[in-house]
Amino acid sequence: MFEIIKNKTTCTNCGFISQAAKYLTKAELKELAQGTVDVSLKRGDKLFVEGLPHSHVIYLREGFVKVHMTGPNGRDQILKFARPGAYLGIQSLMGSDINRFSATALEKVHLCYINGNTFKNLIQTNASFSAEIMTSLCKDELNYFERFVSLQQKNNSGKLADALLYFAERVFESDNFTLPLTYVDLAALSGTTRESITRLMKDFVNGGIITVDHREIEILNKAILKKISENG
Amino acid sequence: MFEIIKNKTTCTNCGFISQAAKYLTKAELKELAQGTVDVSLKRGDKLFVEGLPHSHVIYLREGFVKVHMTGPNGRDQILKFARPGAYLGIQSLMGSDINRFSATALEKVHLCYINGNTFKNLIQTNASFSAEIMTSLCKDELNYFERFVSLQQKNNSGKLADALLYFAERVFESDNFTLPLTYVDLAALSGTTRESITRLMKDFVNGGIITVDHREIEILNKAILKKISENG
DNA sequence: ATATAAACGTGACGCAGGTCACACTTAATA
DNA sequence: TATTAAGTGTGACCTGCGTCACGTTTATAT
Repeated sequence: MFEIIKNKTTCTNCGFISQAAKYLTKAELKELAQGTVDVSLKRGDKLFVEGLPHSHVIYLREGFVKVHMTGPNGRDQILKFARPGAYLGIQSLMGSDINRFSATALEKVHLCYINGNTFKNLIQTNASFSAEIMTSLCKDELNYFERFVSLQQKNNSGKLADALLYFAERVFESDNFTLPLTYVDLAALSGTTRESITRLMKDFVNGGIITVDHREIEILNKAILKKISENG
Repeated sequence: MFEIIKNKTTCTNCGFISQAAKYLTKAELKELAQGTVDVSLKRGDKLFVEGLPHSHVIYLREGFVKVHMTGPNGRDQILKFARPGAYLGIQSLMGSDINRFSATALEKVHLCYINGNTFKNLIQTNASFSAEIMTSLCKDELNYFERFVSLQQKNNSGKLADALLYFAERVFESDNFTLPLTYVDLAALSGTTRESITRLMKDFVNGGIITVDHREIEILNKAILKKISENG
């Protein structure tokens, strides 16, 4: 069932305030709090859906989220993942009248739904806040460029190696982690198919590069994985 | 030879001022003019190069520019095109210490090189200017997402059809135009190879969909081209 | 506890498209 | 107008990987 938990918020005393919001005045923080609702969702719940009109920007306080959209052939493609401290949906808010992509929780998440108009107001009045948001948008986009080109040019082994290295180095900072994704997700991330992921994972296991137990992954030979990522 | 033509600029009386710059005060426009150099380049010249430290944001006044980067396998990939009114290099300026992509003129271009610090200053002081820039960044990124997913999922015919339709509908607004790209460029845009482009173009010609004379393209059957784009 | 739906494993098949090699044509430069 | 470089056309080859089909296992819900 659908279970939305609303928490009380006051932004002014937020324990996990964003870099950008640090530039807001007390008055602006109050304004922010007025337009903000604090919510918790569980794995599989959608934060917002592609194609629908948008109303909020989401500040991710806790949890792991996939940002994705449906391609022309109907297959889903993961654009990126979001982690605590990220804002979600800014591009749609500023650049479109509807959501141009979806966001889905991959585990229990704790979110602040910020009213779109409130957010836009702050952008248009506080230049420091705005600049900080812009900086994070730009960094984000630079990552996209890399990913875009990599997915264009690498073969499936390289793409999968990239995905595994991403989780090990960027997300969990450990060679031993629990994949928060299904193989279908992994395929949607890497621009390939579930079947290819299955086969390649088996290859990696047989090659002594990783071990897999359900979703538990351990990277045994990171050097080889990096080599596969590079020339794949 | 290298022939850079510096023109005199004063921003305050610019005949092609950007939407964002309209929000600048007279004083800010003067500051902008101080940090800006007006330059003309010819086809093939690079506006800035991936990997080098950046110093400027470029405002494109006239001409057509490709924005591109080198992939992991050394092949070039076109990220997007820029047309008059666009700012180039903002992502690198705000999100990195070096240029993370290159920009190259595809025809004679007229540019304003804006000092990076000047630009950053304006971003950090004038919220309306900042918001307007952010809006264009967001729109840009949304287009990017579409392209990203399309290139992932379409076959080569679909990708080529997309490219041709892009020029006909977005750039030249005519079914009859001169491609500003080589076939190598078309391949770098579509994420395929020169040879495949050659073969597919021939297919399109044989199918009565287009005619080609050197770089002169005429679209004879746009309906079919759109169908190819959709289910390709 | 049982039903239903996701998620995963695996083999067989086929072809889209990448690679290589070389000839030819057009454009650029001195 | 000669020389070089860049761009294009085309055939032969071959393999990576998508598709289909079906069986099995693991979650999820009632």
